[in-house]
Order: sequence, then C-alpha cells, then structure tokens
Amino acid sequence: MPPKTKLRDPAAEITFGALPDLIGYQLRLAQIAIFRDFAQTLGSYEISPGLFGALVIIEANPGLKQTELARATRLDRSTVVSLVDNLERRALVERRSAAGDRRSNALQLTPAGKALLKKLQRLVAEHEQRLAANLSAKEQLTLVKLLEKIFPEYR
Amino acid sequence: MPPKTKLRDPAAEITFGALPDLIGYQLRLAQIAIFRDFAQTLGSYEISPGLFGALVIIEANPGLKQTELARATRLDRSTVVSLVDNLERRALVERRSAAGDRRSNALQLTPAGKALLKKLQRLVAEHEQRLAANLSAKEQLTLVKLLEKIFPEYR
DNA sequence: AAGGTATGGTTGGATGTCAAACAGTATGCT
DNA sequence: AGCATACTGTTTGACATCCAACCATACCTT
Repeated sequence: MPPKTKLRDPAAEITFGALPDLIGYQLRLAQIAIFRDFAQTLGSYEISPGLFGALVIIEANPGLKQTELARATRLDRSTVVSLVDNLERRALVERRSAAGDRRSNALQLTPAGKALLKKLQRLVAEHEQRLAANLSAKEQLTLVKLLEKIFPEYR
Repeated sequence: MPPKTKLRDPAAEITFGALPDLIGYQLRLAQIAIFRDFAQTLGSYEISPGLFGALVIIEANPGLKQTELARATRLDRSTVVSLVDNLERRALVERRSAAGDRRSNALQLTPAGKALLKKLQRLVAEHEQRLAANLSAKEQLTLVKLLEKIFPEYR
C-alpha cells in the first residue's frame, strides 16, 4: 500500500521546514516587512521604494537617459517607460530632448519634483530609523557590509 | 531667473545619492541579485522562490489550509488561490476536503510533488552556497541574526 | 433555534514587473 | 556614400501580486 502522509494537528503552529536557515528566505521576509512600513510611511504620497529610488537617482544625475536609469534601478527599460510616464504625469520629472542624440530623453526633476523629494527624504529617514531600531550603529554597518558581499559580481 | 540645473557629464558614472547608505536599498539590491540566480538555477523547473517556499511549507504541514499557507508565505489569500491552482495543475499539490470544515481545503503534496521538492532542495542548496560564497560561516550566522532584528514585530 | 458575526475560498479589477518585437536614430566598416 | 549593426524608447502580452467584494459555511450569543 502507498505510504500515507500523516496530517498535522490543526491546532499546532505552522512550521517552516528548512526555510529559516536560508539567507534568501530571511532576506525576503525582511524586505516584505520593510516594504510594508515604507508604504505606510509614504502612504499619502503614492510613492513606492522604486519610485523613490528613481527620484533620487535622477536628482543626482540630471540629464541621464532612460536606459541609464533602468540600469541604475535594476528595472527593465520598458518598466522605466511607465515609471517615467507616471512621474511626468504628476509633473515631478521632465523628458527633455538630449543634446547630441535624437533618440534619447534627458531626464530632469522639475522644481515640484525637487520639493517633493526633499519631503520624502525626511520621511524615508524616519522609516530607516524605525527599520534599524533594534540595531546598534555598529550592527547597521556590519549588516550593510555583509549584504554587499552577496553576489557582488552583479552590481 | 530660475535656478538652472547643471547637467551631468554624459561620460561620467551614474551616482546614487544617499541611497547606498539605506539598509532598505541594499537589501533590495541583494534580493534582486538573489532572485536572478535563483531563477537561473531552477530555470528549467518554472519554480519561483515563492512557489518553492510554498512547497516546503506544505510538506512540513500536510493538511494545512490555504489561509494558513497565505499567512505563512506572507501572500494574500487571493494570491494563494492562483498559486495552488498552478501547483495543482502541475499535479504537485492536491486540494482535499478538510476533515471538520466544509469550507476549507486541506493541502497536501502529491508523490510527484514530494519527488520534485527533493530535487529542488538540492538545487536550492547549491544556489544558497553560491549566494554565500563570499561569507564565512560566522558571517552567515551574523547576517541571519541581524536580518531577524528588522521589524521583528511583523513576524 | 435563530440571527448576527467571523472565517475560507474565490472572483474581478488595478498595478508593477519582465520579455519580445518594433521603429527611429546613431555608429562603424568598407 | 552606403550598408550592417547596435542602441533608445515604446508597445504589447504574460504573469504575480494586492485589494475589495462576494458566497458558502462555521461559530457564538441570546
């Protein structure tokens, strides 16, 4: 006869097998929690971590083109199209014609974009503080250092 | 006159502003790289990290119901519906009628599901090893410990 | 026993993401 | 100068995910 699977006691806690030992799994859990708090913090502004990152990178590199933004954010070029559509619709970002190349768009923050980014950065700083509330300054540094050692060849 | 934004030198490297100091950002980068390697490792099996996690949890808790799986995987209940649809279509998981409750489904791995999971676990172990290639055993432990300190209240 | 409330699974709509295919433009080779 | 190749932004289609609404079933209070 076939081996019967013993069912679990419905009142028992769920167990996670070998998952908790996996770094990839723990990272995923942490990121889900972070995303949640991030969304809650910036709730009223309709800004995701990805959009925030894009704004920061555009401000730091005014005039960059979409493909460069895609590489920097690790997004597909086609995803960047709708991302920029979104930000442009909200008048936070402008697509200008690039200097020497009629194919590419030179991206820039509008004054409104810069102003909003300032506010967001304050909120993100608060979020980051909550995220790291249980970590000493030293631990935070260690954490970042360790994270950077994961697949450094992909950066 | 309005303040002109100084455009960046097109030949220069892209800079990332304050992003690299953010734990949330570094975590995101690491996770993207991990996801990429994971997908490449299990490429032929059409299994995402989420699906793998679900299989592990179902095996470790045979007979659990979809809502419990949703909580365990941090997915929405509606997402679990299509996830289980997927696995059931591939005959890896079964929805059985639960013992005392006609609303809920008792989830179980099929023999094929168990067999596949065995193979996957070997591949995931390899993936995990690659991921941690630059980390000593001690560092790996430290990393997991630090990750667990991020929003522990959400676990 | 009956009614209201809570729970389990499902559906439909919105969004974010990737991958593949495309047209316009630039670059390089001969 | 002309042609092949590469790159830029875009469109389309597939998929995962969330949220809100829904129906059926279970539970609880009286």
